[in-house]
Amino acid sequence: MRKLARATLKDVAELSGVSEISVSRVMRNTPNISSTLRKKVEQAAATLNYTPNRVAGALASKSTQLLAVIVPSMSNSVFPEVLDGIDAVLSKTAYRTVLGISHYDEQREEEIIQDLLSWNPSGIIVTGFEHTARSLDMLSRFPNPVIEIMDADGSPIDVSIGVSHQQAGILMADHLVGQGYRKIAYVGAEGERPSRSIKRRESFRKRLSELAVPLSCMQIEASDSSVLLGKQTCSDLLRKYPDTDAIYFDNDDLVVGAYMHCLQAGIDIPGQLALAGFNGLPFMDAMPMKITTIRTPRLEMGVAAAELFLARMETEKQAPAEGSKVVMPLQFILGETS
Amino acid sequence: MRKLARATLKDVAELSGVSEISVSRVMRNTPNISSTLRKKVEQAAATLNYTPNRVAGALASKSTQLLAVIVPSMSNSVFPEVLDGIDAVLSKTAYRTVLGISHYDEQREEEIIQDLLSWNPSGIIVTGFEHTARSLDMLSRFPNPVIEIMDADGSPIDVSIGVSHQQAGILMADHLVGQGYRKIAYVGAEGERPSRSIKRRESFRKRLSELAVPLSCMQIEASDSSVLLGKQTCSDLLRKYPDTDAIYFDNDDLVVGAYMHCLQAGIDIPGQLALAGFNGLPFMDAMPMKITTIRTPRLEMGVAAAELFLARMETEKQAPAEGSKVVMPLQFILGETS
DNA sequence: ATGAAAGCGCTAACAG
DNA sequence: CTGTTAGCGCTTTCAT
Repeated sequence: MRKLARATLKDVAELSGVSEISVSRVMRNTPNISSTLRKKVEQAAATLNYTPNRVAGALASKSTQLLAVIVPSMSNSVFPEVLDGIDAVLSKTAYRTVLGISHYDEQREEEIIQDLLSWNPSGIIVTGFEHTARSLDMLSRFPNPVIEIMDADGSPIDVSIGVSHQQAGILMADHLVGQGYRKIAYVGAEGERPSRSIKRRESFRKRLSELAVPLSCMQIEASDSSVLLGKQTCSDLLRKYPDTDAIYFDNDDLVVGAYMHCLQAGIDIPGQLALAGFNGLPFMDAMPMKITTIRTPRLEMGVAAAELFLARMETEKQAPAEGSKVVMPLQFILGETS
Repeated sequence: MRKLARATLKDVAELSGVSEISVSRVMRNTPNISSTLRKKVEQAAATLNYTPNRVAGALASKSTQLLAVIVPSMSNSVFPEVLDGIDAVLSKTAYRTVLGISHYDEQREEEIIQDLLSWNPSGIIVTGFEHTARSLDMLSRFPNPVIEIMDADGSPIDVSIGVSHQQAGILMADHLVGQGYRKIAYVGAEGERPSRSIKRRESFRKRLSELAVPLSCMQIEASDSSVLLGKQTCSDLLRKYPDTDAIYFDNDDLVVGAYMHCLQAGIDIPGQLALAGFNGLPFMDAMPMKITTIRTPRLEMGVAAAELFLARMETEKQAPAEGSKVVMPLQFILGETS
C-alpha cells in the first residue's frame, strides 16, 4: 500500500475552491455554515481522505483536549477500574487519556508530571495527595484542572475526589473489636509505599489503642500485593504468632490468599481466625464464604473525576470551585469471616 | 498561587541573550554546543521555569513521540498487564502512551483509531487482527509502525506480536482427551466478542472432533468474564448437563469461579469433574489446588511490542521489516484439576 | 558553534 | 455566512 503524505486543510481548500478557514469551520462543525459550503468541503475532504491534524489544531487553539492521568500501578485492579471509569466518560467526547504509571514512586511521578505537562494537557488527574515539592509546585502552577483522586484525607491542590482511608481504618477497628477479637494483626504489602495504606493502617492502629486492644502484630511485605502473597504471609504470620485471632489485610487480594491458606490448612473461619480486607474487589463475591471488607467506589471515582473535569472545561456548567473536595462513601461489607 | 503564562523559547532567548534556535538546541541536547552557551541558557531556563511545549515541537518536527495503544478491556487483567509492559519500556524514553479502550467493539475501535491517528502518533498498537474495513484502510495508510498484538493467527497489516490461540485450543483438547475425559464442555463469556476466544474455542472443538470426542456442550455467557460468572455458569452447566466430566473455560477468572463452586458444592476434582482455564493469571498459583491452564506472556508481549516500536524509531538498529510476525510461546501448565 | 529565515497545519480575531 | 491576516511555539534548512 502506497503511503502518501497526508492531506492538509490547504489541499481540501484548493480542491473545493473555498478558503482554509471555511474548511476548518466545517470540520469543527462551527455554527452558521451554509449547506452548500458544507457539501463542497465534505466531498473534497472525503476524496482526499482528509483527517485534521490535531497537533496543529492544538497549537493554534492552545487547547489539546488531552487529559493526563497518572496512576501508581496496573497490577492492583483498582487502577484499571478507575481508568475504565475515566474512559467511559471521555469516550463520548473528543478528549483522550495520556497515561503515566508511577509505580508508587514520588520521584518517578515527578518526572511523569513534568513530561505530561509539557504536552499542555487540558487537565491532569493524579493519585493521592502526596507528591514531591517540585511536583506540587508544577501542579499548582498548572493553569488547567488538577484532580487528585482516591483519597480524602488531605488538602487538594485544586480539587479532589476520593474516600477517607482513615475512616476505613476506624470502621474496621471498631468492627473487629466489637466482634470480640483481641489479638488483631495487620498485613500490608509493597513495602507500604502507598500512602493511603499507611493512613488506613495508622488510623486502624490508633483506634485499636483507643479501644484498649492494641495491635498485636503487623507484617509489611516488600513485594506487590497479590493473592499468592496473602496466602504466604498468612501462613507465616500464624506460625510466628499462633494466638492471632483476626487479621486485617491492606487489600482484598491478600485476604483472598489468606482465605485460601486457611481452606488448605483446615483453619476454621471465623472461629479460629477472623479475616478482613479492603476494596471490595470483584472476585470477593465468588468466594465460598463472604469475606468482610470495605468497598471503595473505583469506577465511580473515575467517572466522577472525568465528569468534574468536563464540567470545568465547559464554562456553561457551574463547575466545582478550586479547593473543593469530594468525599465518596465507603461501604462496609459484613462477611462471614469476622 | 498566581498562574502566569508559561515561558516560551523566546523568553529564554531574550533573557539569556542568545537566539531561539540556540535555546532549542540546548534543550534538545543537540551535539556541538559550547559550554558557555549551555550555561547561559540553562540558567535562564531555570529562572523562568521554562518547560518546552511539546505540541509546538511536535508540529515543527512532525514527530509527536506519542504511541497510541488500543486495548479491548480493562476488566480482564490481561490488558493492564500488557499496558504495564509497554509502559515499562517507554518510561525510559520520551515516548508517551495515549490510551483507547474499545470494549470489544470493532466499530468503537474504528472511531478510536481515527481519533488517535489525528494526533499523528509515532506508532500505534492495536489488539488482534480483526478490524473493520475502514480501520484496516486507515491503519495501512498510516506511515508509522502499526503493531497488532495478542494474536498470531492472521496476517499483520505491518507487524504483529502474539500467541497462537488455535494452538492453545488444540493443546487443551489433546490434553483433556489424553486424560480420558469424554464429556467435555466449553464455557465462554462476553457474548464471545473477542475473536481470539472464538479461535481457541473453534480449534478446540475441531480437534475434539478429530479425536472422536465431540464437544459435549458449550455455554457462552453474555456478561463480562469474571470469577463470579464462572461460579454461576459452572453451577448452571452441571445442573443442565450432569454427566459433564470436564470443562474448558475461556479465561482463568471463570475457572477459578468454577473451582469455588466445586469447593462449596463438594464436587470432587478432578475425580468427578476436570477443570481447565486460559491465561495463567496471577491468582492461579494461590489456589488450594493447582489449576490446569495455558499461560500467555502478557507482560512480555507488551514489552516486546514497545521494544519493536522503539527499534523501528531508531534507524540505526535493524528493525523487523513490514509483514513480520512474532509468535510468542504458550506455556501449558499441568495442574491437579485435570 | 551559532544565527536568520521560513514554515509545520491549524485557528483566533477581525473584517466584510 | 465567508474570507484575510497573523500568529501558536517550536524546528528545519541554510548560512556564516
